[in-house]
Amino acid sequence: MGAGRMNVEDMAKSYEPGPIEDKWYAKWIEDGIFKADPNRDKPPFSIVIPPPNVTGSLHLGHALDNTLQDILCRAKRMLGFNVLWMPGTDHAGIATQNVVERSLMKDGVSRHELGREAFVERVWAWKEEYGSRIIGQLRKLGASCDWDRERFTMDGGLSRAVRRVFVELYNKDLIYRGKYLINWCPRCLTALSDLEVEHRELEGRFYSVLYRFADGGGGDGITVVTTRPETILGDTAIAVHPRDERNRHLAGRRVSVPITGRVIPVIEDNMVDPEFGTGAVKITPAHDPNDFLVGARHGLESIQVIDAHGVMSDEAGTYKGLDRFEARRAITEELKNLGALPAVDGRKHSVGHCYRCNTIIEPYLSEQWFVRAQSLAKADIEAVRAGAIRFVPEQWTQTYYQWMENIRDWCISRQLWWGHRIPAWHCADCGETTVSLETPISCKCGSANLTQDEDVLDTWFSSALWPFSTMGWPDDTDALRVFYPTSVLVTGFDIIFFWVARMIMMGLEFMGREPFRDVYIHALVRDEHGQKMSKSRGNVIDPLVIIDKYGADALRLTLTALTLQGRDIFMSESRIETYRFFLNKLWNASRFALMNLADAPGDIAPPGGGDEPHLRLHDRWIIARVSDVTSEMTRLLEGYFFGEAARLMYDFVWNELCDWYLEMSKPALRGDEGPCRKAASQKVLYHVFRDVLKLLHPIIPFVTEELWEAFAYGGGIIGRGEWPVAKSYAGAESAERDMAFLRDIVRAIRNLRAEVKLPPQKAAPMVSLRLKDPDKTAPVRENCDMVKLLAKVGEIELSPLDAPKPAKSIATVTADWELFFPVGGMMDVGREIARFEEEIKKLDAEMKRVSGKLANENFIQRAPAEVVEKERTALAEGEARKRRIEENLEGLRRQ
RNA sequence: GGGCAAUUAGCUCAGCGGGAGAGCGCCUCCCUCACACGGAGGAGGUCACUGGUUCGAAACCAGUAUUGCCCACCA
Repeated sequence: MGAGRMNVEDMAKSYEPGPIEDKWYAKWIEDGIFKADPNRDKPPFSIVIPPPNVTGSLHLGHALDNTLQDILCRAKRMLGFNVLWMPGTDHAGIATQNVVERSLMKDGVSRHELGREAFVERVWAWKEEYGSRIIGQLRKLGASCDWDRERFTMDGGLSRAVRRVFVELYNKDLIYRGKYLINWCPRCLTALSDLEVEHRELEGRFYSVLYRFADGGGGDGITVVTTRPETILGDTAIAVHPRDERNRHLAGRRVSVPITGRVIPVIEDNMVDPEFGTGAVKITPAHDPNDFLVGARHGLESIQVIDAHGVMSDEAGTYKGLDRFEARRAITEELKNLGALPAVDGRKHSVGHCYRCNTIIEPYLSEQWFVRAQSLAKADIEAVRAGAIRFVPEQWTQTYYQWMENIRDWCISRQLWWGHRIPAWHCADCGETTVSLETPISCKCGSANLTQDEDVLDTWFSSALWPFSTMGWPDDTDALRVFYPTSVLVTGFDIIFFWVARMIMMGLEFMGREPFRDVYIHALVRDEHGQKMSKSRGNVIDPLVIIDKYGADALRLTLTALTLQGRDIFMSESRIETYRFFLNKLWNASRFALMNLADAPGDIAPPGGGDEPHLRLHDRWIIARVSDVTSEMTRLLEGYFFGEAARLMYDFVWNELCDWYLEMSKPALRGDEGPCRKAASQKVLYHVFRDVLKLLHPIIPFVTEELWEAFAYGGGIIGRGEWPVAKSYAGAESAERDMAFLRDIVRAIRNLRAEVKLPPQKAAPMVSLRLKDPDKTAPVRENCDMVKLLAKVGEIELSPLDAPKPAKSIATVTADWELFFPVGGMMDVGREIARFEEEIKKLDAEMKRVSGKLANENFIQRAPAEVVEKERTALAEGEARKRRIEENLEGLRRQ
């Protein structure tokens, strides 16, 4: 009896993921199959997870990203690799601080009332309570991370790495501090890097402002154009281009700023575009990045008229205390009254917004820390150019180069409380700054009057170290030796610059090796209309809801199947349904197999292949196909063709295994063909399912695990089982060819049957199958076999092969064979005549095309011989076919 | 301003030099003892446009148009 195999009566009629998923996940953890061991004697394969924010909740982007990583890890484990998938979370500076601040606000407390130390404690407490939520959600998805190694970007080891990197970069003069104009968020009250600013096209205004001459020379004044009239309070010059014929004569003159009356010079600078506007531009060094540079070149004064909160400062005179946008309206009004506002034009321009809170960014003059990026970027470009790092899909390489080649210094200091405090101490006595691994006791000057820099580091600074900091760096660990560089990084294109580029930067600098060989960039998950999912749009699909409803496997399979290289994924619940149905199909096909294995022995030797006795064509065919699919699947996963891999399995299982093999094996399994055929069929069934479940396991681990157990394949858990081996055999090719032929015949019969409305099952049509060319003998034996098979599966009743051609019949041609279908009075003669006439018309057109082609000498000469041959055969067959149709037509007309 | 991608059936997309494919949707028939979360059949397309390369182009090249995305110190 089917030793250990599950009784089909115990299996639900349709697949219910319910408790199955939790059960298996717990079992996998218990058995420790996700654990990596550096001492294992197997080739290493490693991935570091893109650490989700501790504040995060699993969204579809995570679900996709981690499903793909999980597929790779599970497949590699089965392929015999020593797999490390390193998990963890990111402290997410601003995001987390904002979340905790908001929760404080509910109690009516601000972080300032609480004080820095107490606030940071609150964040840690919050992290303890909620920080593992996303980890739990990743487990629900089935992520096979080595959880014992879970890290957090602010844990002890990683903080040590961060400090070490900062100090070393500082000592190499790759980190510096200075007062510059940076991107400032007036709501978060912190500096932001260029990347953290999101530019959006907004409908804005161009204000033309008249600056009257104040030097007694001739003329009225100079008109300049600005989008930000409120900044004129901080103007310290007007600039023109030195070679601008129109305006050059203005250089050296003096004008007075409207409202303030401040007298400022007209200077020359190359930065001015003589073609733009009036060719003259106002210079506000404290409030515009370009103007800041001009100011520095010309030694201009910087007057800060807007403060950190985006409110007009003391320098703004009567406007002091007004919000920057209120001030804009008020100042515009006053300019108008002064007659200094000749024109206001509407115009689109792009405005920077904070990527965390969407507040409009204010360029702000302040003291910040920077990483000198240009010198580091050279090695980063080289590493990709030399092939040490490869982007998949390749198109991202271009994006990467472009950014790296134009890289600017990275502002790494944030005026936040949550994050890695900058390891720099300022001396109150001499003003010197000491940067050090350990907290210094005294300054170089001997003073003990030291205070640590208030700022923390950009979150992405610690993320940049993730591939090696998580493995124990700066210590020399086994993990680093075995698993660094990691094999592949899987992430979305939205963080190529934020994260991928900076990991490359830090990895090369501190490890001397690239952090990963391949970078697989996947697309964004959007809603079914291609819209970005967002809470405000209300189109968010919550993966956890999906998992509850359909199971993690359905979600994983859907995301995987929709992942085409480089394309965005449009997701909707109805799409998930398609793939859920597949799981059910697999489930029921397995039930069918198990049902038919009930009386088979427990351990079944694998079928031999072509020469195995008692195998029929379809048996040999499915064995060959499993082998093909195995090598194809292996190749696809190797090349990160996830969508293709998922669809390969989907199509194979459904359209080949279920629709053809299982159907055709029914007579033998029923015992209609005797005990030998039954045993042989059971053997094939058993081994086909074994390989299919293995191949599917990386994508849909839960259901395959459950079925693996039901089949009692043994050898432990499927995740540990070996990947199937593609094994072809002599005759595999002909089995596939013959099967294709057989399928054509069956389709032809069904087609006819549907046309004459012969109800299925009620009566099988009488047909005869005859070799077109009686001299040809080669496939006869095989095809007799096939015809018997057809009869067995109830498609046809046979008339003797040598029976005379029925008087009134339809002839359908397939390869070397003709199929005769005696129609009796079963069809609508008029309709059939029309159909034949239509067909002849089509044939004529086709033959005209082909014969035209064959008459073309160029074609004959230059096209490959087999192509020409193919066309010749097509022509000959077409003619023969036409003749036959005409014959039949003749017969029909006589009726 | 620079760059990247896309444009093929009603919808979502494969195909990337030898005469158009899938899934969903639609129509017809069938609750056949694995599965109606199923089975069988069918209808439906100038492959965005214009040139070029080629014996041959949906595919390669150039340009145009439309859409989406990224980058940029567009006062």
